[in-house]
Amino acid sequence: MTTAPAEPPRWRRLEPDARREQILDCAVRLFGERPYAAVSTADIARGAGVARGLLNHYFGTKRDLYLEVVRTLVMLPELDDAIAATGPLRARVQRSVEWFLDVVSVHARTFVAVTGAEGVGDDPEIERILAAADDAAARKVLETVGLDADVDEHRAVIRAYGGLVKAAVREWVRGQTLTRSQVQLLLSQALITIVRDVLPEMETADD
Amino acid sequence: MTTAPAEPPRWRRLEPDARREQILDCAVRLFGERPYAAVSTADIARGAGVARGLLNHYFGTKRDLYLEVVRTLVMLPELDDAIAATGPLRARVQRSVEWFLDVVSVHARTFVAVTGAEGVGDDPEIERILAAADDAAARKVLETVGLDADVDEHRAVIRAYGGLVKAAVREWVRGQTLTRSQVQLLLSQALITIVRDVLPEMETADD
DNA sequence: GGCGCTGTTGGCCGCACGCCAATAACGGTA
DNA sequence: TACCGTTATTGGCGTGCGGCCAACAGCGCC
Repeated sequence: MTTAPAEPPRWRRLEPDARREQILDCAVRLFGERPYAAVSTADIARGAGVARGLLNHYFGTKRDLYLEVVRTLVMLPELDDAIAATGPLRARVQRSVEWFLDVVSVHARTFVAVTGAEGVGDDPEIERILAAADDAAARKVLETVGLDADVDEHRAVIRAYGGLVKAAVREWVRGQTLTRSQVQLLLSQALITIVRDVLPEMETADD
Repeated sequence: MTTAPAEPPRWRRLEPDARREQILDCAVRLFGERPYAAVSTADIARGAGVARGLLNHYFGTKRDLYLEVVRTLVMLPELDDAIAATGPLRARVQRSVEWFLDVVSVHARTFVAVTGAEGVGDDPEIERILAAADDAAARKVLETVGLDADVDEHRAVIRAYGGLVKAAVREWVRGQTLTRSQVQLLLSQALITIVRDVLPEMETADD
């Protein structure tokens, strides 16, 4: 008997990890360009070329997938050791700010999207993720300027400084209202002031 | 003929403005305590004691109502004239920071909710509203410290400073990781540095 | 070449939202 | 006081999205 013309399989079977990452990549792209509500799970599934139900299988709910995306996006590369704490304060600060702006300028759009405020309604889960990322960044900054990263109040101040960093980068990347070197100036001066004039006074300012 | 026992009306008819505000109040409350997606129009309608369809009648879509809420929340009371630009820089700065923290501490939770980052996905509409509010705040700050509020780059720097302010307030209100006086110290020092060391150098740092 | 494991599909179900015609509260008028 | 027009308000319908699950099929193994 003649064998029927071999039809190629309608879809390929992938390793769970591979499929998972494929979906995640597509989700990162879409959530990066549109707000949460404007991205449907159908969009993501279509973009990844899979059935909608598969998203639930791998990530649970749409929100869970979203959280995974945020986790992925807030990762910053390791601080280069060349920036290590050597030389006078001003030089160290300027080098690390410069390094940071280099890093950011690569993922500029994505970075701005992640740190952007969507508005009212603080989601505790998202909050936690961003807070963790901010805290990690704060530790790096404190190490760079040669301070103990285990003092809670110091990290809190530097996390607040992170708010300045994000807002300044937004002005630079988004609106072109500040140039890179103006941002550099602002962030350096602010950090120097914090290290020299604010952190030493922390215990004095009641507790 | 005997009149039937007068039944009280099943609902009262209100002036459009009154009804509108009533719904808006309820929406502000709910959006303040839960993220956007976790608040259904049914919740808001039930909270306000009206039919769900009335929300659409007054505000259009759920998103439109949400935008109205954001607009409402980002309004800051007028800067008290008593803070006007008198006395040395340090004193003016400290007074205005103090005034600001007083104002914020009243609506603390709401303020934090509004300025909170929901995460990925920048909504251009929301972005615009928050940007406008930030810019207005920047103008007030510049006036308080006695500078021209019409210099674009200066306002951009102060808007970035606003990022520091919000983050610092979050540390104070949310996590109790900083005390009010520590926040006061941080914000005052930072603003003084900006006014003294950053703004004058803005044109120098290329353009 | 059959057989089982499991990655993948497709469709069902419930829910939330936008829309619209019908309804009823309230002020004015005779 | 009884009626009437205006319009604020309701209630239900249609649509689209997201979670779930049972059946299906790609792929490795005996």
